[in-house]
Amino acid sequence: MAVTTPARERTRHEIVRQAMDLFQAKGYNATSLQDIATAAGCSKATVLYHFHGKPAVLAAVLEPAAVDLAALIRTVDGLPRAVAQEIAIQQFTDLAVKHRGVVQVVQDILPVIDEIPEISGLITDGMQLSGFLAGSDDQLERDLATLAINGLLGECRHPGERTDEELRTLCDTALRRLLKRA
Amino acid sequence: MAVTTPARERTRHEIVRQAMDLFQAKGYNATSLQDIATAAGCSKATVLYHFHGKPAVLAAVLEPAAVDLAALIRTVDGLPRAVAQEIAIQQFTDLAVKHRGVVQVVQDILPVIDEIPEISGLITDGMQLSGFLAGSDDQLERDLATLAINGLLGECRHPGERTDEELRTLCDTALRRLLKRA
DNA sequence: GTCTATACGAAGATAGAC
DNA sequence: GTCTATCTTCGTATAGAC
Repeated sequence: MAVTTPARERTRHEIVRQAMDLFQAKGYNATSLQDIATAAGCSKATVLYHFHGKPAVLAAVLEPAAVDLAALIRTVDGLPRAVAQEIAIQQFTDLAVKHRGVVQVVQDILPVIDEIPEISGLITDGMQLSGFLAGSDDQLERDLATLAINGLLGECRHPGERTDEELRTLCDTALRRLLKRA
Repeated sequence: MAVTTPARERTRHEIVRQAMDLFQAKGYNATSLQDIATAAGCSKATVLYHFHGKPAVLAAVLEPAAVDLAALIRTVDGLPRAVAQEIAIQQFTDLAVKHRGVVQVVQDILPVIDEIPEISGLITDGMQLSGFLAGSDDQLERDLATLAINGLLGECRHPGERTDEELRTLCDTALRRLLKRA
């Protein structure tokens, strides 16, 4: 039952892969469907056949990260606050490293994020994550958590200039210094 | 000698003012010259008369902040490292609050920042600022300083939802927690 | 399922009248 | 200095052939 048409999935996957590279390199706004089609070795029309518009391509690019983020939220939801904060820090660091290529794409779309309903779930989860990372209802702590996430979105870039382990150290250090005062 | 043609300066100033509002609201990429012209009450051609291209409009919008940043760099350059760090933290906080509306615009153009030569000076100064804020040559500290700047770029938004004093507290707290471990 | 061809609109930018 | 009109290019999307 897991047998899907190989050709279809192959083309679709290649489009997503190339789109991710282009979104990282030039940003979402500056990347055209033609750019994606050329990189994927197919026509613009083929891209539009698989995805109904550029926002749908973006949603597909972000999907793996969105799935992991949603799982993170489900894991920590309901736990005692201090425990939730610690686990959120650890798992978000994992997520940032695992999806480092995807994460920075989000930064480019922040100003127009509300106009892309395809990814509204990701936004909702992101705001919830801020709450768990903050570890309290204090507004300053919540703002610092959001700041940490924003900062990390930018720092996940430059894939060739930083190893995964270095990125992990950076994420972990930043979150703990900003939020746990340890 | 300070008497310039009133009409010319008035139109030019209005274009910059409206462009800043639009860049903040929708982001640089999503704002067209037509949007700016309509908001400023003139035609697209008039905008192009005053500024040779959209990047030039952006440079004009960022200019006051760029001037203050350059002054900051000149102030701390040559000072002992610990002193430079402390002054950089204080003055950058001042700058972020004073230019809060402008600062967040930068975040939208990060993916394409290298393609806008009109603002190369701003970028150079920003990287220098990271060095002064870090307070050491350690790569992790430098990365944390960059992360702090990136995070603050995003947090300066939502003008109506945070007072200047709250933003000041946020900036100061974030920088000190991330960088000074106090 | 994928392609070519094409329509449509919007963007940045220019020319020339006033 | 500012306008209208126009040019060119580009991005999105559709229609219809294969």
